[in-house]
Amino acid sequence: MTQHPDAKVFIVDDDAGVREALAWLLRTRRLLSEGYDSADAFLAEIAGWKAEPDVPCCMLLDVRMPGTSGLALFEHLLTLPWKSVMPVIFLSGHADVPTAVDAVKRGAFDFCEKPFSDNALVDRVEQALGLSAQVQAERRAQHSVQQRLQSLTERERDVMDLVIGGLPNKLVADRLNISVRTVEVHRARVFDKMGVKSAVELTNALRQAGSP
Amino acid sequence: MTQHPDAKVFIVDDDAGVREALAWLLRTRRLLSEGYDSADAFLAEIAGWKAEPDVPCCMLLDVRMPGTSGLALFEHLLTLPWKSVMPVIFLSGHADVPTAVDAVKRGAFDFCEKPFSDNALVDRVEQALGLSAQVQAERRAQHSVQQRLQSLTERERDVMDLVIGGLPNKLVADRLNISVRTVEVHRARVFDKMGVKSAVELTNALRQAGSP
DNA sequence: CTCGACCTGGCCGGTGCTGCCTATATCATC
DNA sequence: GATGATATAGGCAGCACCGGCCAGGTCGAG
Repeated sequence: MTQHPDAKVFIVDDDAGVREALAWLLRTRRLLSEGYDSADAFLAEIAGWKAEPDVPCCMLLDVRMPGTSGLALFEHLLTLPWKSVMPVIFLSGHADVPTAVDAVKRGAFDFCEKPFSDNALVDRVEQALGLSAQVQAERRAQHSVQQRLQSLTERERDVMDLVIGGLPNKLVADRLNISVRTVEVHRARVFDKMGVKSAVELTNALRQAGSP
Repeated sequence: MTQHPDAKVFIVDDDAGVREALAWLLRTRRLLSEGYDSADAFLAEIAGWKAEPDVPCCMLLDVRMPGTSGLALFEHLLTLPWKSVMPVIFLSGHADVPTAVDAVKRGAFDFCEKPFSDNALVDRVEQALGLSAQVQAERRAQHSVQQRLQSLTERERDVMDLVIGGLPNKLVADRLNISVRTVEVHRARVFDKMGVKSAVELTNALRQAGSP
């Protein structure tokens, strides 16, 4: 049984038999799936999405398909901001080494050759879903910090950038050619908006939100 | 011309002809190389090293060799603390997709099939050397911070841990059941030994040294 | 034109941090 | 037993920081 009850697996393959076999296989592990007969069909689907997926998900993607190839679809996914939320497992009947190596180097989660072991494949799917869940958790944590950051005014951000560099208010004031008192005002607003009480807490909050 | 004049490429291949051809190719780009006719020969070489490499380096590694295979050597390298200083480019005449995919997923820099384009290979070598140089720079930066950390006494570390958590001296004192004055003493020593002037600088120094 | 958002900055009292002095106690080492 | 490292802690002067109070300025939206 999976640890991700609401997870979803997207199957993109032009062969209906393959899609059904994979869907059946995933159902035996209580995994939801959705089939698409082409890369474009999947692209049409995500075009309708208003936000990035909020449940763990991954993709089983055939390399060779009529029309847009699996590799091309993968390339397109890489341009999306939530690319790492959707790990891609390539499926291929007769791939060459350079293609597979290139896909993995670009971040594909795995590259499986047909015929593959059912158990091994579903294990990989569940690992991919685990990674997806982890990435989503990180993105959610980053989201609140990101929103707080966007609520800062331009000047407040200027001050914050220098403060998290470790400069005392005096030097921040010199650097921005304003008075210490004004720096203190901005600094206090930044702490307030970011929900912290000290410069150290601020740097910690920014660090764990992926700014480095 | 490479940007890494002292870089070194380690060639591990049982075929003397291949080693010479690669060495010649690298010389045309002014790259130093060293050949080994087996994985064990290379292992014997690094067994004599007193420290990790201090110049950018990478490895061109044949997958199939008599005795210890290239893959096994790669596995062994992964156990070394400086593994990422030595990017590995696999060379293979007739590899299967799973082998190549697995190698890349485990962190191999590339996996090239023979016959390969000379230019493409040397380009990859130079990219690998660039990565190696970058990793070495990071490790050197971490090294000084690590040494400074080790110069701290136990108590100083206790105080530091709480200070970088953003606690004011008062609360640190409460947490450790000592007086504020003593916390201030330890705190000052920590700043001095770590070469910083404020808690923010300290957290920044620790962050960029890979402690997260 | 008024209103709100934003940037600016002076004053003042309170709190926190720093540096420099001093001192005691422990513990290991020579 | 002397020496040095370490942890403990008080006093004091000085600087840094905080927050509340005030007030002036610009600029765009209504």
